[in-house]
Amino acid sequence: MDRIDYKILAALHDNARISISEISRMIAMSQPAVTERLRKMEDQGVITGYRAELSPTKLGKHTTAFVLFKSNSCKEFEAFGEASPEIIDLYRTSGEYNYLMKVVTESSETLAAFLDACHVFGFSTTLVVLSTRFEDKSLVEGIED
Amino acid sequence: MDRIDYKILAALHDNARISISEISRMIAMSQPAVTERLRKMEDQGVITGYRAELSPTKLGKHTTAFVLFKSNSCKEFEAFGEASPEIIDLYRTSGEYNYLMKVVTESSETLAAFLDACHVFGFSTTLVVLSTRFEDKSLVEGIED
DNA sequence: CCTGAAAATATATCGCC
DNA sequence: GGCGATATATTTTCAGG
Repeated sequence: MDRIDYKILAALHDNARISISEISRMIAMSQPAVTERLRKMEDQGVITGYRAELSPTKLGKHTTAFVLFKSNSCKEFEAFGEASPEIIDLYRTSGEYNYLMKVVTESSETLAAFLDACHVFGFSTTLVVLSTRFEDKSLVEGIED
Repeated sequence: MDRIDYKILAALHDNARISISEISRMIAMSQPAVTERLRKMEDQGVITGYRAELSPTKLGKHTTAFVLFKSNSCKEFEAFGEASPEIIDLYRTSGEYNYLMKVVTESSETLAAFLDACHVFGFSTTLVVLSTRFEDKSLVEGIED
């Protein structure tokens, strides 16, 4: 993992569908060399996947919320969580609550219905997202030459 | 936006570097037709980008936390937020706190230093992530044939 | 580890239905 | 909207430093 690897990661974080040839031009290295470095980073698990980012709004999902949750039937709650399409992210956390989840629903009504379903497993505090300032800032610094 | 479009989105959410030819084989449609549908969804903003997902741990970032923040100097705080590489996501929220951010740092020590820097702008409650059950579940259902 | 060249794939751009 | 055919790019593979 040297500076060249970080540049490759930065390019792919910015646009995961960029061609390897284009990266190779950007960093002035042959295309097979970039391919090989990339393959190694994938094998090592530095890169965990490539995802298209979709607009919730354009897909009819107009409400995003973070739900803090306290459950004492963790196993059941986690099974419920995996089966719930509304839950996009699920984390175990320290503090008064033991879970935090990001929830995306069509409307505040469907959010309320989802929360009702959750309350079989424990209790919650909900923070509704009013606006997203930014998301998915890169973990790798834009290293300049 | 019909079922075919959803299948294309599902494929790209699962693997953003899949070739269009491979998608066209999966859904039994010609490659130019898939290319055209994809171009339209990009133009309409249904797809907002393509991102490589990186492993924080493999990049030396061992601490993830969600920080609830209350600030009454919002403008200054947001400028600080954009300039802080530790803040991966930043949201405005309803409730007692007006911001929620996802923060990724090398260690709990660097998290503490970051929180100290934040406290110029307001006060915070921090939930440290103990483990990630899942992240980035697809917004589009895996529609079966 | 890297480069360079050649073979195999993939994508962009047609004209046509 | 979608298809097939073709031209251009890209990726894979591999011999050689």
